[in-house]
Amino acid sequence: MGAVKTKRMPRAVREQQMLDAAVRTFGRRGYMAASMDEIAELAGVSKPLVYLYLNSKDDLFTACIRREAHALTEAVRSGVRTDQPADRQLWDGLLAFFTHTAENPDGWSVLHLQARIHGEAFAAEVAAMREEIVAFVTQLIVVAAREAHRDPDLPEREVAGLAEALVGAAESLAAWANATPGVTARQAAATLMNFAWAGLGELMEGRPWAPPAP
Amino acid sequence: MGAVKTKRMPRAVREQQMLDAAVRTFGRRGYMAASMDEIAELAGVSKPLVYLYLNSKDDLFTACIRREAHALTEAVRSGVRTDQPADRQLWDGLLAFFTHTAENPDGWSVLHLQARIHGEAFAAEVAAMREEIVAFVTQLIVVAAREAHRDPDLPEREVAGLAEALVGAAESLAAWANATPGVTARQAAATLMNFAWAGLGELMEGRPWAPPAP
Amino acid sequence: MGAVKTKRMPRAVREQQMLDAAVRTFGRRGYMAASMDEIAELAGVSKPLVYLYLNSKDDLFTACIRREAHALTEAVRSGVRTDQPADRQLWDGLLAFFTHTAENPDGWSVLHLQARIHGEAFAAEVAAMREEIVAFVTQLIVVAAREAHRDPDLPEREVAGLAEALVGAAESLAAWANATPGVTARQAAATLMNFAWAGLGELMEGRPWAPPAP
Amino acid sequence: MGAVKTKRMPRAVREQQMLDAAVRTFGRRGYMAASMDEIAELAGVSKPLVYLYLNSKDDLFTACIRREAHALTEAVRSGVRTDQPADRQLWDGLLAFFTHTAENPDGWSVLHLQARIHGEAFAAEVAAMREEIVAFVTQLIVVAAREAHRDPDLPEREVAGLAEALVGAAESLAAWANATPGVTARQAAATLMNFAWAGLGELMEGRPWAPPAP
DNA sequence: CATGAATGAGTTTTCATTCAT
DNA sequence: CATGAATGAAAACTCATTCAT
Repeated sequence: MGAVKTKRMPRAVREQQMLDAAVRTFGRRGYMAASMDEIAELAGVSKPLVYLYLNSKDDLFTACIRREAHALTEAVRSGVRTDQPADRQLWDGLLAFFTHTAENPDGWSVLHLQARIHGEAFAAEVAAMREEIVAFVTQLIVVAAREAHRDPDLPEREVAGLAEALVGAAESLAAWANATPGVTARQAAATLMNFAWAGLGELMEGRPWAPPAP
Repeated sequence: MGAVKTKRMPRAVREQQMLDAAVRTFGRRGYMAASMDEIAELAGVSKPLVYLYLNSKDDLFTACIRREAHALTEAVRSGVRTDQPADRQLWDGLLAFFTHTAENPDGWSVLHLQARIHGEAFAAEVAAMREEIVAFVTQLIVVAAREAHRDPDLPEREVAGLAEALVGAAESLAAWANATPGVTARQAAATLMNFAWAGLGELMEGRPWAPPAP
Repeated sequence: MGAVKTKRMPRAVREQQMLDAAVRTFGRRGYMAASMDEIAELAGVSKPLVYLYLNSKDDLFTACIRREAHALTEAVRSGVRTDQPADRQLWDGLLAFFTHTAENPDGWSVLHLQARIHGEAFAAEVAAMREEIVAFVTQLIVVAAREAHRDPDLPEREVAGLAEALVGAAESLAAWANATPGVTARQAAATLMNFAWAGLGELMEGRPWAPPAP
Repeated sequence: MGAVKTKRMPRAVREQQMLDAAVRTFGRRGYMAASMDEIAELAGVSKPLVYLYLNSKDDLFTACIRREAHALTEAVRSGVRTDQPADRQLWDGLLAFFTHTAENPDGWSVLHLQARIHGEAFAAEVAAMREEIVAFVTQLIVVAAREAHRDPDLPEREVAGLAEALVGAAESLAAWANATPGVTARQAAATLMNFAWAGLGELMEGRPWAPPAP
């Protein structure tokens, strides 16, 4: 006689189900093409409940970005041990990064593709996370320079550019690895490590490539 | 004093105006959020005329992608002289690339961000252009290895990964340079050149960075 | 005294209201000239609700055709008793037909005029109903021939043509009766019955077919 | 050096070309679905010229109706000789009618299907033609009654109904004959003549009306 | 006369969002 | 809490119609 339908679940659990559904939908369809109807159905709840808990499509998207950004930084952070030498830290961080993005392609799509193209507000959320990672890499570069017994005389903007390039390369490689069958997180990390570390190494030793006169 | 509404223009001119408006709108709002109304208004024409000339939102977007992709590859191509050594070619190409993307941020947004996430058809248009560039870079790496008197014995996937990382880093740096006031195309190119060339140089000399045992 | 906006009705009721409005609008304006706006307003609901329940203009039109076709065949079917002689069956059928079309002029317009000229799919829906009626009439003609102790040696195409003419005459008379004030369903049925059963020739000779007492 | 393009044709000729194109387009697509673009292109002229000569879509449609109605009545009129007996006149008229509608299916579609469902004004144009034909048939019935030495004591409305039924049957049979391969105008006329003149009753008794030798 | 250029007004359709129960 | 009922606002797209040349 009793319908088996509604398992009364605590709010926190329901919210996670909704976010799971939202991340998946936003990641695959894109922000605009994702409909609240689809998200609610995928989450197994009614639409008004989504609004009750998450308030609006914007807020829901923001919540997705925050959760996924937190999960990604947490994955990288917990993959790195700060008592290690700089190259080992970079390697561990890259490995954790590529592993996490490979395991959460929808979340990565939300962060890398969707969030950046739908208004300043969303982009800012991601930018915050990105800056955290760039700061981490920047510091690694400085430490590496010190470890190489070099004066940290690299100009600040130069270091920032290098970190930016490294993170950008990582992001592109993550997309490439996700899309290319047979490329593992480990291989992607090794490729980038080769590219980056050896290049930086040259720099550290004082032989930067010199651009020709304009 | 200035004519507010310039009327009765030849079709070719109007089409370019429409494409200008469309690139700007698509680049800033994204494909889905861009409305044909807004594009038409920005172009200074009525919606029906946009449809008469460009046929549909899809076709309009495709036309934007084609025009911008052509302009970008043309800019890079005409900036490079193939009778130069590999490092010079890469430098010239990067400079042309960063210069063009800095001068056409909306076009770059269309190619880099928007076109990739709205259906296979659009992504394919961009992928064709990107592959052209990746192939160019890949070949440069091989030539550089030869110029360095090294056997071109780098495994193919390794080279592909390196080229991908380089192009990805360039793409990210372009966005960074566009978003960071005071960073010139020349500086972005120099940063990446340092990063890439020195790193590859190390590789060429046979001392790649070795990942630790898992 | 009358509620102007009756709200929150169960779906089944609302759907019938929408179909009522749609039949009326399609019947009077035609399929293409009928706008979903007008239908929604006439039904007293918003357009999105019409789409939520009926899906599209096509589907809405199909639903109208089905409902009206079903209602008409049901009216004729329940007006005829198959244990009666052929002439009585024809009379009863015609009476039911003219009565129903007189009471539902818009539905009749949808079936007779609109549905036939807007694509194979719609026409097929009506053709199915029409063929059912033509088959019924065809069979009546054959039975009548047998009852008159005649060999049923009329060639098949001849009978098909006769049935077609009879049904066509009925359809036209229905429109005529609807458009001519003072013509009752009974009169229309009697006219056609005379025409069909006795023939003009018989009429001339003074032996018209006489309808049974009501 | 001179373009062969524009043959200066007299206005009357151009107008007929436009009407030809319009009848064909209206007949096949329907009034609303027919676009002025398509008509102009089919006529081989520019759209503004259509407006210059025919003024508007409404007026163009009205002109089509008038031309086709005139052609049809003229065909019937010239097929009948009023010095013949009534049955011969009816036969000749039916034959002319079925022949003309078979040879001008688009025109017949305009009159029979399209004009009736797009507003009172158009329907009235057709109604005028139809009444002319109904009047002709009505008179034939009266004459036939007289020829049969019967008092013309049929009530007026009865006669009107009979004529209406006869015309309606003819219209339906025309559509049926157009849609059924292998049915000739002559066969359609014979079927209706049998039906109308002899009646089903007569048929049953074995004395069908016989068409005169061609 | 003839036409390429141009548009106002409307069409179907979708979606985020809100109540009443 | 949970949900079926309901909508305002806007999107893509079309078409009859008009000028300037």
